[in-house]
Amino acid sequence: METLERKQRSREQTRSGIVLTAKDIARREGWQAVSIRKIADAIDYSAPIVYEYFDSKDILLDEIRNEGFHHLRLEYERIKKVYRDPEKRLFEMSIVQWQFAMAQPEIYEVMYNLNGAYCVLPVRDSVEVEAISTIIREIIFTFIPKSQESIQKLYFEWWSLSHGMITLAMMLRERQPLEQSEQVYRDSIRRFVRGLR
Amino acid sequence: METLERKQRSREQTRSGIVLTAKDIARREGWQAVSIRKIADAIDYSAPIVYEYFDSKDILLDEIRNEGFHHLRLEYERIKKVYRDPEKRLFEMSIVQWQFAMAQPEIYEVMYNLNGAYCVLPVRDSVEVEAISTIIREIIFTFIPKSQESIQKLYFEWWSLSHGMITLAMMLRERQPLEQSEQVYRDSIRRFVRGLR
DNA sequence: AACGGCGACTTAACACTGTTAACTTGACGT
DNA sequence: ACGTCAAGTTAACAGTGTTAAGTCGCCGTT
Repeated sequence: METLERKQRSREQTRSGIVLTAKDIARREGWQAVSIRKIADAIDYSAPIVYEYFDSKDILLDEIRNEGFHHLRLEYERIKKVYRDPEKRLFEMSIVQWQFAMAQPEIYEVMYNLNGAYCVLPVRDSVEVEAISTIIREIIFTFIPKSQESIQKLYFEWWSLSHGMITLAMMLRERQPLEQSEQVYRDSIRRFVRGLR
Repeated sequence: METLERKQRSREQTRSGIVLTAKDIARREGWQAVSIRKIADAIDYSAPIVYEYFDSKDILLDEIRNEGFHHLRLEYERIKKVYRDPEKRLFEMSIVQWQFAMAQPEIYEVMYNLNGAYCVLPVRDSVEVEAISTIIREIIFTFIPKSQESIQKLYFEWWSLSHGMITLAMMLRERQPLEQSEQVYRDSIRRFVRGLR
């Protein structure tokens, strides 16, 4: 049975090798350059092997995307433990979102189907997105206990503000330095959070 | 020389036929389904003919994108003539942007490289985008004559808010009705505009 | 009237893409 | 030594962007 375990482990390794390679190509050449054959070459296999781990390219992209949302969710939960003040919590979570997008733009791109990354599977029915949604809405609720509908609106506002600034900052980064965009981001988020009470 | 004029006109017609067909396929099947051969088939030509009008698919997409920005710019200039109050102007321009994105989502997608639309050519060095930027910044300036840098920041804020809400509203439209998103959009824009004075 | 050239257009090709069926190859148990 | 089975490969299909080469008919010249 050792052999089986060894086989299992190697399966896990090649699987994560596929994911790692996909992200690596995306980071260096953009998502449009990510192809099954290129991934297979990089992990020293032929293309059909990739299909033994992911039924389609779409499912591979979906996994990477969910990995991204999962990472974000863990960060949010960490912040929730560290800080008690809801204002501080929401602010720190916003900052984490910015930092994540700047540190791993290719992941952020696949999460939102940006710049050549295209995943047909809808984002909406993902447990990770749902979990993130719940965390943020709970925080908003803790310091404005309004109706569910109002909370949803405020969540939508927060998400839009953050996502809009992140995508435009990336798009305009040649013309407007990222540090300046980040400053505006921090100010805007702070103002939004203040406005909640 | 009539023949030449006639040829010219027919050239213009096939050219716009290409653009029209590309947008039509994008609207119905998404940008990922737009291919040169499919366009050529639709206008009853073979694929290489398309290359006599557009040197590459990228340049075709760039033209459609600029067409979108141009349309938006004309709308902004129209609004500028109709209203004198800067608050009203900025609000109406925001509404136009929303309506444009909802009426022609495929154009909005190619303008921002969204959902499978991917154009390598950078958006930034487009005269249309520059013109729009100038219009909005001028309006912001007319009722807060601050430094160029502050104006740029406020412009970035406005653009982010609008773009973020539009993209997320489209993304979440199955889960959150567009009418509700539009209401939040209007409220947020109104609040932003009010906050300017 | 025959010929040359030219412009409009098509076919064929190249190197890719995602995806699947069919095949090879080598190790293991009987 | 033989059959089985899993791991992995090759080959193929239909499609992509893009370009070179070829066809075909018209028009002016000799």
